[in-house]
Amino acid sequence: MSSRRHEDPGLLERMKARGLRLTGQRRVLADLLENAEEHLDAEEVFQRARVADGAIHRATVYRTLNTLKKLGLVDELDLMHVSGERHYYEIRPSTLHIHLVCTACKGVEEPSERFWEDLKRRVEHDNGFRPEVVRIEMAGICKSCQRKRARSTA
Amino acid sequence: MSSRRHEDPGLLERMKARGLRLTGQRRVLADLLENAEEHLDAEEVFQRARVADGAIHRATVYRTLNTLKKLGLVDELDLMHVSGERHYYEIRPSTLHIHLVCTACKGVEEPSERFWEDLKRRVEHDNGFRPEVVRIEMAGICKSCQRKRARSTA
DNA sequence: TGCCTGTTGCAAACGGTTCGCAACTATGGA
DNA sequence: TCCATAGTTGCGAACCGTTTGCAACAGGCA
Repeated sequence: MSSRRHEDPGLLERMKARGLRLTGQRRVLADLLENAEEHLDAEEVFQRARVADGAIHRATVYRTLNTLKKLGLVDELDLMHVSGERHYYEIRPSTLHIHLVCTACKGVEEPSERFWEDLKRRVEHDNGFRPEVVRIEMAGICKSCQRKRARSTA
Repeated sequence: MSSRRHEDPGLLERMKARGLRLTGQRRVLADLLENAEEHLDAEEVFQRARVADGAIHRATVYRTLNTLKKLGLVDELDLMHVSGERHYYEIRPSTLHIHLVCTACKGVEEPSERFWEDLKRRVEHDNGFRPEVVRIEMAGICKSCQRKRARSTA
């Protein structure tokens, strides 16, 4: 989730660059989103934020997530509803989201960017469409669950 | 949206095959979903259903959409929030959704299946992940809007 | 035809999200 | 460093799309 290079600006810097005030609450939220090791929904973001700032209000979380979403710094995802109706938030490292969601173990993989480069070229060539932001979600069976199944039916 | 072949069963047949009762309300909804020429959100589905059956209740629409979603006969999409927060419903012709959403004209294209065949092979080979259901959403600029822009800056 | 169970209409309840407002505070300039 | 100002926050009520409980109704099968 947090795969930023050493050089590129963190979420907080990007927020500042967009003219947002860096309040304590926003520092907490930016830090939390940037270091989340899994996809969080709004309520989870709120719960985690409260650990760092017991007084932070739910409305602040919603407002900030919306602000970030509007600025394109964060994306809202549903991961194909594999785990119910929840909506998840994640920082947008570039313009790319590729999620492979395993319907067996509910795990989420995020493959490399090479993938996307080819795909982009292809769409541009075949369809004349110039993609800027992409979201690819695939639900299926991951490698290790395939192995597990193979073993159990052997 | 409604790209069924002459042979494969329509939504109504698939509903029956899953053991659902074919009530008047469900016929209306199935017909409507199958023949929708654009993506509809729950409220739009309700409004259209009322044209055919003035007495149909909103709750019935929600219940039916949920039932169909659980059976995998219909999918819920957000089209990357290009047009706000609405969630759209569409019948699932197979296991595939590919949408190219133009951020300029808000148009939605759905490219061919060949696309997906290659992609699937590739993911399976490179990542060991076996995809079953796929959703690809790309936001960008469509061919005709690109032309329009080229003209206006010429 | 008649039973059985799934489905519907209705209206109230629900719950996540938003909103209005007063208090607060990050930020830039004096 | 201090101030002015405009962006943010906390609070709680309101909002609104969605769900639910229940009694009436109606498909589907014998």
